[in-house]
Amino acid sequence: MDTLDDLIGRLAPDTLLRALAPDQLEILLRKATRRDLRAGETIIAQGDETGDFAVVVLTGGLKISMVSAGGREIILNYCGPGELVGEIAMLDSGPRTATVTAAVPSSVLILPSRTFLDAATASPASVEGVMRELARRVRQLNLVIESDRTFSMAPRLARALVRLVDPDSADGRLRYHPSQSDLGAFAGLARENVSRLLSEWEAQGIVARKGRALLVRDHAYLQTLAEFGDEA
Amino acid sequence: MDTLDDLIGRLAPDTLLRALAPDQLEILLRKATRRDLRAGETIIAQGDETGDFAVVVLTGGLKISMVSAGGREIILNYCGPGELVGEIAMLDSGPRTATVTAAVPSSVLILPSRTFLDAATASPASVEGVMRELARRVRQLNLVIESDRTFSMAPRLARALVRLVDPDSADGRLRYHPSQSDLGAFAGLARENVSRLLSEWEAQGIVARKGRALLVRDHAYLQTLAEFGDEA
DNA sequence: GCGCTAGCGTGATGAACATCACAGACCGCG
DNA sequence: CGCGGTCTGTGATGTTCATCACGCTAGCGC
Repeated sequence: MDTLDDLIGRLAPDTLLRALAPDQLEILLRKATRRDLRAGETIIAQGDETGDFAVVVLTGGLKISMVSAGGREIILNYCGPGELVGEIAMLDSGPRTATVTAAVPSSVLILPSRTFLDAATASPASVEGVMRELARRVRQLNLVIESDRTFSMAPRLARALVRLVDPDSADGRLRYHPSQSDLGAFAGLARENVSRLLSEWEAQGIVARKGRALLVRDHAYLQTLAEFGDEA
Repeated sequence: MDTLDDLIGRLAPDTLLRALAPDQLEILLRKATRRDLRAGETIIAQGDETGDFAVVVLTGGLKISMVSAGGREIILNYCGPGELVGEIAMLDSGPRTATVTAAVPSSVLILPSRTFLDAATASPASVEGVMRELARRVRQLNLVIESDRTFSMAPRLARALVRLVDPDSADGRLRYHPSQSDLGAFAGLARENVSRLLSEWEAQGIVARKGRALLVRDHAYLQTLAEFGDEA
């Protein structure tokens, strides 16, 4: 079980779990049950009524997506080791609004909602931590809405790429290898335009290609594009 | 102080305050200080670093807006009596990301963050209530993002109107009387197109005009448009 | 009354982007 | 090796919407 201690050591920075006191976190994680997923396997399906658990990624990566009214797939996020997924339905016990599938072979922990709530309410520090973290999420989403409204294609794709770079990799490798269609569904634009933009950026040395894989060369450029749009 | 009891009686349904136990709520509200605002007066400014209080609307209405990277105004929400505003920065003690001004002459209560947190952490029921309410907010925002991405003008304007109708009014009056420019900033489209759409809808009997004021005649139509888009 | 301003209606133009169509390129698998 | 699938590049076309440009109206102060 030393993967568990590993996990606690490098929990993702922006996750709800970080808000819990360390001792409670450890108890919580030891109570959870482990599960392995094949690539493409679904663990949460949009529309499920019984959303009484959340999922912690141990290894691999999950894709969170939903199908829009028009029938198009929208990818909301990719989650890697140390991140918590499905906590919204767990907290408000509503139906699942998105589907979660394994992007690559993965192993996860299943956290029943009661277990999580017990840990979260155990001390005032944990309570305030969880509330703070939830508030941060709301803040983040507000920014996304604002940028979605006003940004054009390029900044949106830039934001998608920035969210996908592997922070541990020096040469700007991505954490996953999405197809251009996936990138489009993630950034909210058509597959053809992903292709056109990437070619352009490759010519300018902003991204590079190594076989299938995409490398982000000029992270700073993409970052400012993602943050301020192309009018800045 | 009977306005206070009034307020407690008809708190807005989707507000964080609802999550608190009634006795704590009353204590909390009695500790808050009251303030009156003239129309157009600003109570919270985007960029303020000391976001250590939230605001409860007693009478009137507040407009929550921000300025986008391109310099355009974006109206995020209108809040009426019984609603809580500014709770995000209060909870995560980050900077203010939006500006709050009085849309009409209003009176509000100022809730210091410490006061709110004490009430929220007082009992496990309150804690779970607040978490549930925050989670609901996140869920709501995810839906907004999804629809913003895929919806065209008409559904977006429909959603704006649905959010503005006065639930207490039988004839579909709005809670405020926004100009077409404001409606555009709220729904994310150009003023001219607001004009065109409203004319079209008026011809179809979906909305009506009484002087300046707008009346929503076919609420159900707008509702389904807002929810499923124009492909349904 | 007269001007003055904020808000409205509506056509013409253009930019941004989705969609369509098709031609390679790559890759596993028999 | 060849063959079918999925992924990719790139032009042509069309839609959707913002933008520009203007004239109109309705208050409102004087």
